[in-house]
Amino acid sequence: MTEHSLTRRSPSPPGSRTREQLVDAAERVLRAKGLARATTKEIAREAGYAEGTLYLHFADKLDLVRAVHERLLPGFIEMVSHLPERAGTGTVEGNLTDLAHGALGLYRDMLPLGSSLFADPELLERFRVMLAERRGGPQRAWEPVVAYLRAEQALGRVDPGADPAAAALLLLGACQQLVFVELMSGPEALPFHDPPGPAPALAATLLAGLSPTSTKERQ
Amino acid sequence: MTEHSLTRRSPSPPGSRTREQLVDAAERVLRAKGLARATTKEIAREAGYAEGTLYLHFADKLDLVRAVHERLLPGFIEMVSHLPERAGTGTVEGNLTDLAHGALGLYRDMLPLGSSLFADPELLERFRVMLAERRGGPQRAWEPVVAYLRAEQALGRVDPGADPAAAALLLLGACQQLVFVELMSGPEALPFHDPPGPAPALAATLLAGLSPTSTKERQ
Amino acid sequence: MTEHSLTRRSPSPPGSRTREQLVDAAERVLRAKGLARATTKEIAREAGYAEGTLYLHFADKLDLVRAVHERLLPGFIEMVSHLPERAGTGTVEGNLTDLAHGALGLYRDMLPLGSSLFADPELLERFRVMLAERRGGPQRAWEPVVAYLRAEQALGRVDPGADPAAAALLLLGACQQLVFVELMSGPEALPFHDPPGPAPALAATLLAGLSPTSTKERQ
Amino acid sequence: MTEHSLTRRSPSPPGSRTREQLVDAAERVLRAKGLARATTKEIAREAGYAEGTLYLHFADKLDLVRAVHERLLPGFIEMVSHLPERAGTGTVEGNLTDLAHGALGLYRDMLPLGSSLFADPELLERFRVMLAERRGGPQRAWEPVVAYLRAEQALGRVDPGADPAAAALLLLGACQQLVFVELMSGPEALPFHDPPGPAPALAATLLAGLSPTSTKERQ
DNA sequence: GATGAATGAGACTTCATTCAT
DNA sequence: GATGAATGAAGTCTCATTCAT
Repeated sequence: MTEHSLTRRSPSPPGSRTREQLVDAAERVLRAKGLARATTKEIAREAGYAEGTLYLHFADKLDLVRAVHERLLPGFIEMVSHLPERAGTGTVEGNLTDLAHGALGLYRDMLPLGSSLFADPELLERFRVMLAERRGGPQRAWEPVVAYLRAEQALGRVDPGADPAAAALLLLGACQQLVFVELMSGPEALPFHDPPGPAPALAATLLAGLSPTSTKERQ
Repeated sequence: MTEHSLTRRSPSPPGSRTREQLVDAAERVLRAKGLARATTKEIAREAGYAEGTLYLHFADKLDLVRAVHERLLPGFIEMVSHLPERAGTGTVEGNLTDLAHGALGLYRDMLPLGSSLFADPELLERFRVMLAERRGGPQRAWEPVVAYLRAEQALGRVDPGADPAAAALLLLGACQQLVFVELMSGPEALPFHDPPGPAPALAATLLAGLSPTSTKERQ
Repeated sequence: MTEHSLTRRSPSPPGSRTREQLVDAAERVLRAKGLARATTKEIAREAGYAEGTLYLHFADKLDLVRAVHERLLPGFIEMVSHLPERAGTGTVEGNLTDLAHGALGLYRDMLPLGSSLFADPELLERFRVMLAERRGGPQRAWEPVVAYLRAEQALGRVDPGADPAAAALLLLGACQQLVFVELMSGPEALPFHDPPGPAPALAATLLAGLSPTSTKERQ
Repeated sequence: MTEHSLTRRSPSPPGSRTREQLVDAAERVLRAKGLARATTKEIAREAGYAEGTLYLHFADKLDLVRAVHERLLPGFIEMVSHLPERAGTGTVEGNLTDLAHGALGLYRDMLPLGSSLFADPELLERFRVMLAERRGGPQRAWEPVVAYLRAEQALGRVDPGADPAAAALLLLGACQQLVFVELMSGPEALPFHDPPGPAPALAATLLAGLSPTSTKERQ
């Protein structure tokens, strides 16, 4: 006759085997059908479990969807986590090109899922709560980039007067928007779909800036 | 050129008064409740019509939602349409700051609606078809920016070796991502929320670039 | 975008034709299957409507069940409403016998439905709210009986020292309990199932009392 | 007499410790949540056992519920069992007042549970079968009352012409109905909620009867 | 054009019951 | 005896869509 806690919790600890299979299946179905057309019945079938099993491990459907999004966060941060160590190695342009390349791949993978959050305010709210509890959000991806740029500034390979946060935002934002438009309009509608792709151009442009200078070298 | 395409068409010409009221109402409900929770019943009530009226003007619910998204496109392009005329006036930095400022406002307004497209593949597909017919998509926003930068190159206020497309993508992408993260994590989680906002820093950083140069002037 | 009232209301006014058919059907199904086994699907089928129609006229299943119970109240009160007019006519014993007879019939009809209320606290609570709004409950059935006895007291046909409320409760309560046990154990387990039924014995016993008296006449 | 009936039997003998704990828990949950909202999961949790354990001791959920109702019967009969011994002691009115008092308490305790039987015809049927096997039903409560009244008749303290069965039904029925209405409408809606409560008025009225008599003494 | 009651497929969720451990 | 994850049938309710008025 005792009452439960007020905050709804997933009834299953994160490590459960079945739970992971359900999240896997949910992610596959969400990618294939979209949030609006992903049903609990299909997710359960995809996972090889009965529909009721879903509710042994998640409070409701949104809780499962949230768990899918929760799993995406580490990948986001991991991509850039090793960037600071590369300060001083290779060339700055090469490093930023690699970064842009990685970001493009990541956004292609995550943007369709991530954007669906905006279709349901309650889902978005639950996601926000989870972010707040984990102190980790998309903005966390910027930090290693900023750290890298600061290190290069200390090494003299990046202008000490530059704003690393703005630079990180410019480069990663360009990648995200490119993918966003690519997903909306089809890849053929975009510039930079020639072999090297957009990454080198973005890195080069960010490095050189737009101001006219007699002394700066262009390739 | 009489079009008789196979794709289902709205049963009502775009100019109808009732139709516009329905699209208005749909936009309000979509913003308030999100795609997943916007019902035809509520849209009709918000518009002051009966539920059945909706189907006199639109083939189905997705057709109405698509009409909402269709109406967003002009605003997207309008913001940047006058930018090329400003070439040679004011300062390049001021013009790009203004652009970033406008882009931030626009993305704040449109990203929640636009992102919902990814929640439903069929809606996204219909949107793509509409884009293809109108030859206008989000990427069209870049063109005036590119035109402006080319004009400034011709005037000598932007480096002739710079890549205008990459520059446009960097600036607009930064704005979009900033808003994206703002919506996801709350504005307090972001850098640049001090009075001038992010626009000046983005413009300045894009102009100056990151390469260390003895001759370049910093503010 | 306006919010609704906090108290859930039936979405349909009480006079609707469809609504009445649904309440009729619900009562039939509740009587046949019991509250625990009455499904919305069967009620809708019994009424000749689709399942969804039910929710055009009632907030939810309990709202419909409550409407069934609501309709039972008038019958309860009507049975005894003409009793006071009979004061001074016939014999007191005859009038009380008729009352007991009517009460037995009414309880046989209503007790199975009425008792189900106790199976679901939320249904009971909604029923209580409805009673409070209508200022009429089962106890209202006593009032005409009390009024009748008072009138007979004024006429000298009932002892002026008797307690009319207690007498009403004794007679009606005996009828209710008789039906209650009859429903639980089967009618054969009861006394008084010989031709005249229990009504005469109850009326006579109530009138005569239990105290031994030399002067009182017994039949 | 080894019974091997066709009716499904509980797989556990009545004396088991675990079994008693489960019935205890079931009774608590049934009282708190009502038959419609009492789940096997909650009953098991309340008892401190796993859900599956329940099926080691009971054929199914209804069997457990029936066991709860079965346990209520002794209390019913016990209350009145010592009444016949009181014949000739105290006053008849005092004895009947005590009886009414006890009945009120008992009905308050049992009516919510007992009434739920009507919500499920199958449960009611199983209960009836159990009653038939035990030859004990609610009507068994009348027998000691009748025996008591007969004894008082033999002692000359109750009119030899009175109908003991009808009298028992009147008194116990009044108590049951009072509680029934009390549970439905709230206690404040009732008469007799002044300090002595309804018991004395019921006993006095039953004793004195309603007929006007010059010789009978009233208090 | 407008209405809104009716539809009915299908969504999410619950829960009594089973069974391998 | 006890467990509790898994089951899956069945429940309630929603909502895009239709159509007679």
